[in-house]
Amino acid sequence: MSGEDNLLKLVEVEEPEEHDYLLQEQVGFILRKAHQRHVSIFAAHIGDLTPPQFAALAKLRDVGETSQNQLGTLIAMDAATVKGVIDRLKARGLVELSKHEIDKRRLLVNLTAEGRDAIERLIPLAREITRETLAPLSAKEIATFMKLLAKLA
Amino acid sequence: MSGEDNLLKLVEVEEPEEHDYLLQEQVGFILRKAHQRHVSIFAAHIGDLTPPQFAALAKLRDVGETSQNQLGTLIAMDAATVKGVIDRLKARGLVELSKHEIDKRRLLVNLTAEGRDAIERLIPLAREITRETLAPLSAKEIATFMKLLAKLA
DNA sequence: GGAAATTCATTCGTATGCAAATGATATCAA
DNA sequence: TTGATATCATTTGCATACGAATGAATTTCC
Repeated sequence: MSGEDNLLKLVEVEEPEEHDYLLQEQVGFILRKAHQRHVSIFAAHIGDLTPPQFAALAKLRDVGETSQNQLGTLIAMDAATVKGVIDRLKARGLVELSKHEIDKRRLLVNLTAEGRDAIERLIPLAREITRETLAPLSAKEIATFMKLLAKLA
Repeated sequence: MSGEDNLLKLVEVEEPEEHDYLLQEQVGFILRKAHQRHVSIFAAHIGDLTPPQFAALAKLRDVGETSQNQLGTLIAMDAATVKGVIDRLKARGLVELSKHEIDKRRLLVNLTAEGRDAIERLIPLAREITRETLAPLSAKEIATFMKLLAKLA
């Protein structure tokens, strides 16, 4: 029997190993791919603005003038990231910056007229981006998915 | 009546506008936040490796030696991105590179002994990362969510 | 009132992520 | 066989993303 055992062992060593951890089944990996797909769909519809830049404009439309930091909180960006986004929007004339009269630490951000025009014009495209991103799901699946996704975010 | 109409109009102008497009309800925005949360959980458990770096090691464990490009396809990274990831793993001695004997375009990537030790050591932590990322959901919700997320990715 | 803690913004360094251009090699097809 | 195509890898440029450090201004609290 020991001869057979050795033979089996030799064969097994050459076999591919069993892996019970599969990268492609992990939430993090699939979440990253789903996000990538969304960004790609976004870029196909809105080529001259990134999703973070769009988020900044859309949120400014909602809340009006706010501090750069507060805006970052609202759109889930840390201070370093939001600064870059706002800098680029400012360079394109879509937002304007001013100093807070009372609290001298704060940098106020607001839409320019051009920025307001831009975001109003882009919102219909953004609706289509959302629709296309969710296109693989039925209406009922969308409702379920959004509820669960919100719990994870 | 025209007097009343004017009064109403004046009041309405001062009211905050109704916005039927809400950024915080859009898939793309929540997807980005969910991904951010996952990366944060990942970093709390595995501080010295990023999710993409981990993905490269985990996939190399699965498939063994492959070309850099093929690896990129397997872990959803474009050629430019995967190069940077592999360069950093190589600099840390976790992967080794060699030239394909027949096809001289290809750069083969493989785990080093150290890289194999590292990924085996990290996989239990990765299981915990997955568990913690999905912690807000029940077992049944996890099954539903993963099925729907996979459809979107 | 004043020291300590907090908040806001900036800067630096590192790491994805992707489009576009380039060069080397391989494959396909006339 | 050779000319057109396609593939693999690299490089450059731009845009997030975030930790950590810094400085200025404000708030807290004793």
